[in-house]
Amino acid sequence: MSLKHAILVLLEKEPGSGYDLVQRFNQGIGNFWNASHQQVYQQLKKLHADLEVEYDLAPQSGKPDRKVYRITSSGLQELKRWLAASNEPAVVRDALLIKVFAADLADQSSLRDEIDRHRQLHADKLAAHLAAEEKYLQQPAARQKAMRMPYMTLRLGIRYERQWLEWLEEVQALFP
Amino acid sequence: MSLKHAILVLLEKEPGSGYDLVQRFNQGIGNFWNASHQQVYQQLKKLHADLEVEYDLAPQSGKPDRKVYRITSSGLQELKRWLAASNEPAVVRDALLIKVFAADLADQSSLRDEIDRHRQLHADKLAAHLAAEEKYLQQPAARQKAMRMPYMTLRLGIRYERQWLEWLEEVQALFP
DNA sequence: ATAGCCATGTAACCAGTTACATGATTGA
DNA sequence: TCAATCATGTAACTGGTTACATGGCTAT
Repeated sequence: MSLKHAILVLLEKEPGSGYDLVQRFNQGIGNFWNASHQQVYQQLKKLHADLEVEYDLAPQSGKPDRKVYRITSSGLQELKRWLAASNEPAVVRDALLIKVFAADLADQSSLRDEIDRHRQLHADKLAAHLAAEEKYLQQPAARQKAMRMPYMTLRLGIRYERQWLEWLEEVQALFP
Repeated sequence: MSLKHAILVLLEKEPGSGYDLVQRFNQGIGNFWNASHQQVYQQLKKLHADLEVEYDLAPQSGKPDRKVYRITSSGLQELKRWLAASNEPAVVRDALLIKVFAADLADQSSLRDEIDRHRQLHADKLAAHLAAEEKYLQQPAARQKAMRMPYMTLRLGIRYERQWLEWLEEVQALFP
């Protein structure tokens, strides 16, 4: 039930089309919440029906018209209500953990490969996060201060990837 | 699509009823995959229809009969196939991150409380994991060796909770 | 008394994924 | 010529949550 609120947050920061939102989900905010274009368009439709967003049509030639959405006052009210409510932490559900748990049943070399593939994926993501951090840290102090809380979500992403990476290395070292 | 495989793994280790499986999901394996009783019963029904599990009725007095499920050879085959396939890492989707990202819009004191509440939840879970680790480490070497890979999933749980805890403390320290 | 455990399930709903669909423009 | 980017959407399905339903036994 939070994709809705993630979209409202993004639109509050800056109006945009469904397409724009998908781009933004694939950047900064995407490391802790992401969504496919199908899901975004469906949510926007619902949000519009609930009067929590509205849009202007921006006609284009040769392409479908852009619908540039912005948050309404009732959308902002709903967002603030949600921000003040409480949510339970997400539960971890990663298929690789089932495989490691049942390592004795698995074909050893495919599991080894799968672990290594994940190690690589997490290493790549960590590198990308560190590059983004570098970029943030090179901005002037005032700008840094303004973006401090969004930066903190990147910090979590860095910790998260690092922890997976270290763990996967630990597993590789012990793997039979 | 992995609850099915988590159940097959558990049944391969030891046959049991839906109720038993729910208990097991709330223990060891539950820190990286969990499921409500409703979901477990529904999955068992499907697995039974697909001939991947079978059961014996254990009649009881005053209670509904227990259906004691075990994995079939075709279930084991399917499990092995899945273990050899590859899966993408899970994406992080935690509502608290949206709230921190949009901290400027939120009511400051409720957000502060929510962050503190999460800190407490993660601290509790970490403590529980560390106690489970202690218990594991007190077992004889042979038993430890046999349970090494399941133990590794606990190690991830420990890392995971510790990382959240440290991050939440970092956020608290910086919070306006 | 009343809460908690044992033991099963169904139904409705919401969230997220996969597949399908269209079509112009731009750069390699 | 082929892939990528821009730009929108619908439909079907799967996975997960919430609500509803039953009922005996045991310990405080």
